[in-house]
Amino acid sequence: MSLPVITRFAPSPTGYLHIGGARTALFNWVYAKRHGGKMLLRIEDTDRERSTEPAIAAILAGMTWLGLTWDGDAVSQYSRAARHREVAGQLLATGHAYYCYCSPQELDAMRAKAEAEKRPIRYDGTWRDRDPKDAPAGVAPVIRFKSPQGAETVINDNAQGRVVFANRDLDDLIILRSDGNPTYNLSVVVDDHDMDVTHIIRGVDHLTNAARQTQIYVAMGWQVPDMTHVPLIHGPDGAKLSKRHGALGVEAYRAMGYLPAALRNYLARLGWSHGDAEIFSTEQLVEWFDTKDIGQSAARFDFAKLENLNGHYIRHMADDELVTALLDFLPHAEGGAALLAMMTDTRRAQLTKAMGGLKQRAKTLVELMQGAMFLFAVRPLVMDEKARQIMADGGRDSLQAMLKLLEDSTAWTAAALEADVKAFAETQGMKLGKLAQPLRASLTGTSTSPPIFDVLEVLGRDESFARIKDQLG
RNA sequence: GCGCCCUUCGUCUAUCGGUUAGGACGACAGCCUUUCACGUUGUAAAGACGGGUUCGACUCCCGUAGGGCGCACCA
Repeated sequence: MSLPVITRFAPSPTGYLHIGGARTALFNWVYAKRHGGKMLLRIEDTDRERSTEPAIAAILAGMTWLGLTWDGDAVSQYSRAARHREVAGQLLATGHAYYCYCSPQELDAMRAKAEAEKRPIRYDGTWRDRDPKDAPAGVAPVIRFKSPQGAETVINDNAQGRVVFANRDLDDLIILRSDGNPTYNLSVVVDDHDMDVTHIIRGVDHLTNAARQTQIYVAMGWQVPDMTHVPLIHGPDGAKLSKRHGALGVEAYRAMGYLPAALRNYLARLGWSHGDAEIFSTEQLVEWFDTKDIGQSAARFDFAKLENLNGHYIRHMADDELVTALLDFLPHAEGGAALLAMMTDTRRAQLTKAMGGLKQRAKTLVELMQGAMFLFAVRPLVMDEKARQIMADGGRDSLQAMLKLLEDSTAWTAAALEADVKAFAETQGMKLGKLAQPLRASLTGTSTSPPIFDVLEVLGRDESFARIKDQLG
């Protein structure tokens, strides 16, 4: 009976897709999926000064990486300017708008005066009821919306509840600039209406706009869409997202080694909840999502939790899938290109084999990459400090003896090697860990690397031993 | 300054008048263990403040404080 659900994500291409925008896109996407509807994508590029092509590309790429697909082609809002002008004309014709001949300078003065007198900063309605015949010559007018006076404008918001604005607090906003281009609030209403958008999900920073837009819908006799205003995401320090953390584009999260699925899961839990559910698939999210379960207070972005979640997703991914994910990640990682250049079928096989041990100790793809460095290590290796220490302490013989044992061993599995070496360590009166650790560190050069036996088995013992021998001289 | 919104462990949150206020991350401690991890067990940790309403408030109302958003010929 009800209309098919149509949501939209409408970013302005003045920068990358930041984390708040990504969550808004996620919610719109999930909501559409939940109701078997569509999510449209509209690029709000009416600000010709600040909109850029690279920004559009970054937004599309970010959404694609996150797996948030949109229906149909992305719509350029600017391309619809003629229709916006048409509607402005209708508003003019029906008495819901009027020409205003105030110059920008006059408006600045008006604002400054209001501020000085500590009055609300609003347009004073100078031209609201003035006869256009009084218009000063040579001034290109703007068109202002005639905001209804008296009474109030009510927003029934799924997340924010019933929000009431006194109409006197909403002044006559400009809907068409003096150069004939439409402004945001007009364009949004016209586009959402024309695109048959049924549900608007966006940040609370648009709440006041929602009131102004509602007035335009009413003036045009159009149905006001269902609205949900999502609380904002703050940086770890509680203030707004700064450049150092939250304000990063999603591509930065990609470069930090986060998985799209983990980021989706994390983002969903910021401002939305489903009982005690913490870790859930996107399918479950789609099944559970309801705008009524969105909270009202802003959330801080917590990298520690994202990292934990990401580690969980890495650990639970199949080895071959993880290898694919890692390979896809490499081009976006610092130093990743070099590794990619060294990739061979042999190394790929080794990588897959090592994945079981590697993924247990990696929280991000960056750490996974670092853990796999031993596969790319080139001689001469740098001797680990602990190994040096053990040798200095007189443990040199033990290390060499262990090496001999490994060479002589007929055991070919990590478990068998382990058993042999364990027995050996006891005869030496040394703790196995004390021997194994420096060997591993010398081989891998990292602290997040897998156990020595995994390393030996993956590399093939001959090669490993040769490397270790180089080190022990 | 004006308008709107928000306020439960350090962080994300559950609770929809009656709970020992629950979970997760993080922290700390124990166990597991050849290292690092993983896993596992446990501990500490919260209703901003002040008034109401009510037999009973985290939950409803008012105020205070703090925070956020908006107030462009930006979106």
